[in-house]
Amino acid sequence: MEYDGSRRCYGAVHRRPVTADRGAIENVRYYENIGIMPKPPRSAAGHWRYDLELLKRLIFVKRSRELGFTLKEVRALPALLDTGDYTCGEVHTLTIKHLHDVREKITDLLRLEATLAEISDKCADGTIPDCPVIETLFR
Amino acid sequence: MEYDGSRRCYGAVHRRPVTADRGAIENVRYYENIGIMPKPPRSAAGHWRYDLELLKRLIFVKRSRELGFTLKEVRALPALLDTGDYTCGEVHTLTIKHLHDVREKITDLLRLEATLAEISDKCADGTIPDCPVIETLFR
DNA sequence: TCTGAAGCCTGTAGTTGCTACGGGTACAAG
DNA sequence: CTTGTACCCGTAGCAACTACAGGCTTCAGA
Repeated sequence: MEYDGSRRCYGAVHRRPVTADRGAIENVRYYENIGIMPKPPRSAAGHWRYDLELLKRLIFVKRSRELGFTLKEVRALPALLDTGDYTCGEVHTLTIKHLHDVREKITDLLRLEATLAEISDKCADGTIPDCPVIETLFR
Repeated sequence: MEYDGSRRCYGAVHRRPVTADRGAIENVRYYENIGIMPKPPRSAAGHWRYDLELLKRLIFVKRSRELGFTLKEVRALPALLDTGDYTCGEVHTLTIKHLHDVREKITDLLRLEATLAEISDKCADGTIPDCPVIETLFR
């Protein structure tokens, strides 16, 4: 596979050998820049040093995003906690509201699914001259 | 209510009396700018003159967007038609792929819904000191 | 110990699909 | 003819990332 003594084969093809999870790193840096994550202490050379505390916080952010909370909400959640004497009422309200949104989105998508399934069934074999999909889109 | 002879009262408050569907207009202009819609002929003063042809095309775009096709796909659909001897096979393929995406999204959201419902149930009355929602987000 | 590839840092620009704003012109009803 | 509304244009902003350029650091293998 080698065609260049001075470089590895794949080195010549992908000039920037992409780091395994470069995207993930850039994502975390983004969180730091917008203040979602605090900037961690740094090594002498400027490399971030994450400790357990920060890691937990990152998991919190990631998990919240997975559950569909916006970054704005993610920002608000710890703030609610920091008030001290909270009873999780606000958190609950937020969650309920969010659940409601999710359910609405599901309803929309189910309707969408039905429509798509219907129109794609109409030309299942792809041999009909007038395309039912396109027909539908004009209505 | 008048405090300025030269202006109507509400004119001073809402300086720009918002046009009913300005957003819609701006949306169409956006489509024109990015080439999704062709720029229609104009009146002497520069106002757009939409004819039936353009209107049909706009409906097509809007409907496609409603069905969740990306603008890139919307751009591709008429191109497939313009090849002339199509059998709607490509359109069908695109639709199927899209249907698949929609179904995946529904699955995700249903899972999400279950999780949200579960954690919000845990603190339904909002009086528990340790917030189950927050607990969950840390895991 | 040296070397070089892999990995990380910073800052900026691009992505998608709009939406909002400012500043200006056109037009139609009264 | 005035005045309120509609529409024009260009640009900037939104969410939430993602990609890239250019340069420095690290560390495993020779």
